[in-house]
Amino acid sequence: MGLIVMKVRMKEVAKTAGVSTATVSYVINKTRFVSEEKKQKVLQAMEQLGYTPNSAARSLRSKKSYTIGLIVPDINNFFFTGIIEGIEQVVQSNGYQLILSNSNENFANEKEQINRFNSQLIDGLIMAPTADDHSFLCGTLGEYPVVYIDRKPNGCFGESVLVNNSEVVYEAITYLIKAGHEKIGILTGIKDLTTTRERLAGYQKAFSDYGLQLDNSLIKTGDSRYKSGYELTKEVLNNKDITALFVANNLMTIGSMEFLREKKINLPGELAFIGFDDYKWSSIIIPRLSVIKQPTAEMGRKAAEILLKRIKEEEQNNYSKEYRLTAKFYLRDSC
Amino acid sequence: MGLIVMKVRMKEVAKTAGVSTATVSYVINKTRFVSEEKKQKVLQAMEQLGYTPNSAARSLRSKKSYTIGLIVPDINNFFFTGIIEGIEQVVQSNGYQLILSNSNENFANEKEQINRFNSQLIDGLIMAPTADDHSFLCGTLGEYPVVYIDRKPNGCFGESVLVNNSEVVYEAITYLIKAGHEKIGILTGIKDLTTTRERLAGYQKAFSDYGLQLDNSLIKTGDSRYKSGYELTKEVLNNKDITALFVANNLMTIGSMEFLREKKINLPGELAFIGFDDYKWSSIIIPRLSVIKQPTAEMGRKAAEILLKRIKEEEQNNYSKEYRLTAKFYLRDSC
DNA sequence: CTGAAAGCGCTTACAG
DNA sequence: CTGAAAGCGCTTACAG
Repeated sequence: MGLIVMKVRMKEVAKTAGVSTATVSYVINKTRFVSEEKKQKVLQAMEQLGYTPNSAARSLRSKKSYTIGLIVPDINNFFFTGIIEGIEQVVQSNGYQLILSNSNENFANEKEQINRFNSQLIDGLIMAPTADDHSFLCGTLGEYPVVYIDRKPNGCFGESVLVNNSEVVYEAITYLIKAGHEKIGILTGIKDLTTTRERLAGYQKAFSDYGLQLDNSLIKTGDSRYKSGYELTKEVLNNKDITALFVANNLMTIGSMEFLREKKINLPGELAFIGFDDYKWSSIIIPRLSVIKQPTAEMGRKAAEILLKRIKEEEQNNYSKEYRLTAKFYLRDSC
Repeated sequence: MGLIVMKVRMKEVAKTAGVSTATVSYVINKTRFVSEEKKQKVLQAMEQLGYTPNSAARSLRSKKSYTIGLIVPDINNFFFTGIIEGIEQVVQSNGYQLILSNSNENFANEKEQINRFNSQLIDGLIMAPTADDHSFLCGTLGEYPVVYIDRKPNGCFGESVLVNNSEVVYEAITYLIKAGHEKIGILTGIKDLTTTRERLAGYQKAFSDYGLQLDNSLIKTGDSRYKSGYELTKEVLNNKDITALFVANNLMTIGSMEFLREKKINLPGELAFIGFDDYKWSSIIIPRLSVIKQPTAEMGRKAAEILLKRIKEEEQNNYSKEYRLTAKFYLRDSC
């Protein structure tokens, strides 16, 4: 206390152990054979002096930071925290650090953060890109590998970990159609996201496959936030005599439910309802919500594994590849 | 594409601009006066060459990483993501990066992460410590400032951003008592957390102030997870004829509600209920939940501001100070 | 007002 | 099997 302790350097460790700094480094990194005797001396000296390597020096010299960047559009969205949990697990157990950034679904924030990352700060990047044009990334790419998660960027290649959006929505809508519904409203998230396009495609395909007429006025596009779920539900219910509603985004699902609750609309009696993404609360509301559930932690793990593999192999980041994990339709009591 | 682009270094920028690297550095960091003419030349050269500084080199030399560490016990808990959002805002707008780590409420994980941080990786740390003995930190402290959030560590000093736990719980319990309840169950989180102790103290003080007999069998200690909320609710309801229940932790609130829903227990008719922490879903369940709401984003912002101030002032981290923000009791329909 | 140069603490080719 | 030493790319005291 009060005493300012000088940080111990590798030089001191080497001196105490009676070896060169090279040997200390090789012991720490296990990058060259070191005799058992010297190894023990080094380990003991490190222990005794309380040595911790300086990561800035290591990064500068080795050109590796053992840090990966992550950009998500909304840290308060439980879908993304599920993903983060999965990423964290893999990153941690491989000795990497995770730098988190929240783009807030804003392209300018996202670009700014990428610029900050472009300074040998990270060895690789995982991101869920905003809906804007990302072709600018193609140029920057190659500095470090990038893996996209949840959504693909518009205008650029790379590996991505996605979900079978179109198929699972097709399944849910088909369920509604088979239950006799023909007027089925759909509330989507942000217009230009690949997730939005794919989920909408699943909806449209179900209509077409079952010979039903598509009514574009039953398709409402929101901004992926709570409030637009509320507003669009009001809109679609006021103007249309739909018998079923599908909400293709999680926060909008909550907003939508808020409106339905306020108006005391009985589910599934007056309206069959299917939401998106699952959290523990979806089983404590009445009725228990039928939802499409994505394997969030698994998505995160997969993305992190791919990225670390890329980093280790030092492959060129010049091809596209999609990994599609399986989202599932959970039939509960709201439809 | 295919072409591997050599990273541009400060040396090239200096050469292009016709100045020394020192001048380039001073322009970038605004740490010394540079004539307008040279400044423009430098900025233009940087732009032209697409220069981004190497952060490892900068960190090594300046002994600042412009990075702060954050350790939370559960990334999937919306209370902590609210905090993270606040921290993120402040950190971003001050040009710092945020390294996130999930301790998973596990002391060993936490210690391991702190060790990784102890390598000149971070300039400061914000953490919500686990319930274990943290006196080991006192020794390490001084390397970088630490701000605790939500909870105080057991056995060590420092600044902390907390909430008026005891007072706000006192207010909620008092409300129940005034409404005529005398048998009020309480479900708490992990035993040795300061939050648990303080919330329990508020409960006990209300009983004592209103001359009610404390029944320790109505106090159940959980592990802050969903499942223990479910189990303890079952336990307390099976053995006791309580008329009101207070759950002092957010995930346990959901677990508790799950049990109540299963048993079709009518709120507030058969049981008055108050939960902890608020999220959008608490207003879509029936009845709308009465809860204690913490100012999560504000807590995060406050902690980040304190930490950055500390980092800039290079003060010694050798005093304790508590900031208590105000949590509020939201009376809705469940009690 | 600006530059030459030392040096932060590592890793790693080179040499033996 | 191991060491001496160069050098990663910056920042910053020193000097003028």
